[in-house]
Amino acid sequence: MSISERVLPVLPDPRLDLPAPDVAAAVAAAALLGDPTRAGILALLAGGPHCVCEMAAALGERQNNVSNHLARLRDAGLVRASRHRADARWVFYERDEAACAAVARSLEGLLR
Amino acid sequence: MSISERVLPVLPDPRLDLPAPDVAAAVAAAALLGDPTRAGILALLAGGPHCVCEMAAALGERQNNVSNHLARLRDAGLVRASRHRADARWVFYERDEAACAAVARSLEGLLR
DNA sequence: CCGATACATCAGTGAGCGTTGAGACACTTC
DNA sequence: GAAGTGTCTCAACGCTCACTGATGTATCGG
Repeated sequence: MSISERVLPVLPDPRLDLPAPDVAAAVAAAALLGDPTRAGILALLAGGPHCVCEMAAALGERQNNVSNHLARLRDAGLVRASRHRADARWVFYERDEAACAAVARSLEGLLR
Repeated sequence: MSISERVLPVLPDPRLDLPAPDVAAAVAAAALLGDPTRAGILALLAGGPHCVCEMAAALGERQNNVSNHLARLRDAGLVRASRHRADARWVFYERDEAACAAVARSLEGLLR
């Protein structure tokens, strides 16, 4: 349960000049996923496109709230919106798989 | 730029009975990584064990603040602590690679 | 044109969380 | 023992952010 002595100095000599790692991108990505509603949206969209009212019903959230979070995900480029051809009142969302993969790589870079 | 019509119904028929996806674990993990200090700690520990004062200096944060975030990471099982043998005042932290891998898989499950 | 529907936007509010400061704890050295 | 060092804990403050309610936009049906 203790850290191997091979990687620790015999006497402590703290290095106070370590460079600060750049984690801004990963933190922004994690903050996006750190909300239940946004994570639920992405999970739902993994199964294909959905309109706003479907996601709101599935998540038990109000439409305007879901719409707010969709705007956040849109600004981050994780989802795309397009109106239905037959009835353009309905806005369907789908994931941008390339952007999601980039986010996954960014987060994996923190934990790898 | 529009969603393929093949996956959309000709007429909108919203499914209001979709099950809510279970994202609790992934959300908790993402919330942990969504803080710059905690993410910086994990990034620093990717290079091997470090004591608290080293990480505080590298991140430009105070020791008690870093200690607070380390407690969060400890409670989540992502890091382990052990005291230095020669001088037990120094507490060195290292990552629990198995737990980090589990978190990575959990997050990847959201984006895959 | 008018009402209804689906969604978007925005100011205001409240709760959660990160930071701070003070103090306590553990350990070493003299 | 006392003083010094590294770390930990915790109440209190402050600020960010998610939720709410109201309103606005776009579209369809009659």
